[in-house]
Amino acid sequence: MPQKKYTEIYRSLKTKIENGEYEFQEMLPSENQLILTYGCSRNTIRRAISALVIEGYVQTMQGKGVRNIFRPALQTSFTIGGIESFKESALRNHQIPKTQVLCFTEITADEKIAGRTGFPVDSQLYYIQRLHYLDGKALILNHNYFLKNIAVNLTKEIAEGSIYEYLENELHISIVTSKRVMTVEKMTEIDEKYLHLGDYNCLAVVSSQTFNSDGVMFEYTQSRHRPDYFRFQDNAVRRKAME
Amino acid sequence: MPQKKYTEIYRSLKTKIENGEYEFQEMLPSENQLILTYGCSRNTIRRAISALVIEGYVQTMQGKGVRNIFRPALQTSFTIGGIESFKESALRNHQIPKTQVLCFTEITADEKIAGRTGFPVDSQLYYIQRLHYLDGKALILNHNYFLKNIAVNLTKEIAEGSIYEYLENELHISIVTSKRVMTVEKMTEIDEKYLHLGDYNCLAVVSSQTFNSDGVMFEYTQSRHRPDYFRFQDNAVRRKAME
DNA sequence: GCCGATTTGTCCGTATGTATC
DNA sequence: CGATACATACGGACAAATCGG
Repeated sequence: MPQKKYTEIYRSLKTKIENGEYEFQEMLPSENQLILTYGCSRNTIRRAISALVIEGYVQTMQGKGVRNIFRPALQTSFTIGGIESFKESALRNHQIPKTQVLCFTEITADEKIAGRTGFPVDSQLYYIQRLHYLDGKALILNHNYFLKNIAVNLTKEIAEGSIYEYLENELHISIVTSKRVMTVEKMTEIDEKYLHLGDYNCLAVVSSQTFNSDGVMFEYTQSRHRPDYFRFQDNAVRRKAME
Repeated sequence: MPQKKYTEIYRSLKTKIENGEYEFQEMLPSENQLILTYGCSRNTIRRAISALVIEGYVQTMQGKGVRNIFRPALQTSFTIGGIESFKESALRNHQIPKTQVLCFTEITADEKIAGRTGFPVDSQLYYIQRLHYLDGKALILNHNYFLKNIAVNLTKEIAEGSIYEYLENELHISIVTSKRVMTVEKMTEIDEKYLHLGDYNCLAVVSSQTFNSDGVMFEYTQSRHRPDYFRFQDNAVRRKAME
């Protein structure tokens, strides 16, 4: 199966930028030149470039051109706008991941849980507590809630590996959208027990709701991060046009 | 000057969704129907819809359609991927903003400052400390660094209002890209003095580098947020195609 | 299980507008 | 002013996924 054309071009330009084939602040070839280089239409080029804009690699300017603003030091740490499992992001950063399952139970959502997670009352759920290690350090404490009738036959053994791999490869569930909220919260007894917080008395919390391709929210997860290792990156673009 | 067509359609659909004209999980009209409704080409419709996808309002599925996944409770709080001044975001959330300038000086970047901010050594900078209030509560302590030769003639009076308004409307600097990093840090004496942190001993820190249309990084800002009022939202989309 | 209709996804070519040099 | 560059918009073609008969 052939790659999508705009993905190929996107990747080609991306690696060129990462390999320093364009200087910081240097202009990329114009759209018309890229059309000749890649043998495609202007729309396809523009689509590849706009993906690079979103990732903070380049900057476009009407009448001028497209400028490389990639800085290796900044870009390495974290993805934006993408969904990534713990295992995936660990491997990408060349770190050794380990996961310990603290608790694996089945519960029914009461009003309190429903209000916090967004599941309807009386939903049948798996509730899993997991501790994630990176290079031997306990960094993230995860509270996962999965809809039982979608994430069927989840087991403790699966949870010790990658739940996402199981959902995608075994159950063929495609994960489509995820809404995340980041906050800072005071530590609880459980946090203190498993994460070594040192002097800190609070931690970074990422709560997320995940939807499958049928539009059903099937996962709610709260990730509690050791603050000294938490780092989240984002590239913003000012859009006069949109607002 | 007329609005851009895809912006009009985007806004029209957005307000319809926010006003509940489509149920949660309901399908929007198909692209072909929207073409008739708005009298435009398919590309234009698709562009408006993809903006809604990015904001987590809808979900598209090949062969099926476009589904409304907007939840009022979640969406209200914060923007993603956009650049917004403190004043703008306060007004959007119907809150009364106030800004107090704690310190307004001119400095030259030594190695320490250069390393932290990303400016070259010996850059001539404005350094400004500002305290932002919302509804009378001190919530954010900002450390701003601006390149003097770009943000020319900045004054304490301007800093008490909106620096961004001055840059855009008076100096006609267009702000294009901004790279942000979120972390959690221990509080300092200054934080403790001006923000009422209660039991918390740390806060949410957003560091950002801002670029103008010439590709020059002219601003570095560190925003230190009171943790109990900090909330950052993000909508992620899993893209098999892109990676 | 197959076929056709519908719907979104990809790609192309062209024309016009607008900003920069 | 003209040439170049990106931005917007149109229309058409085909692919891929979904759904109903």
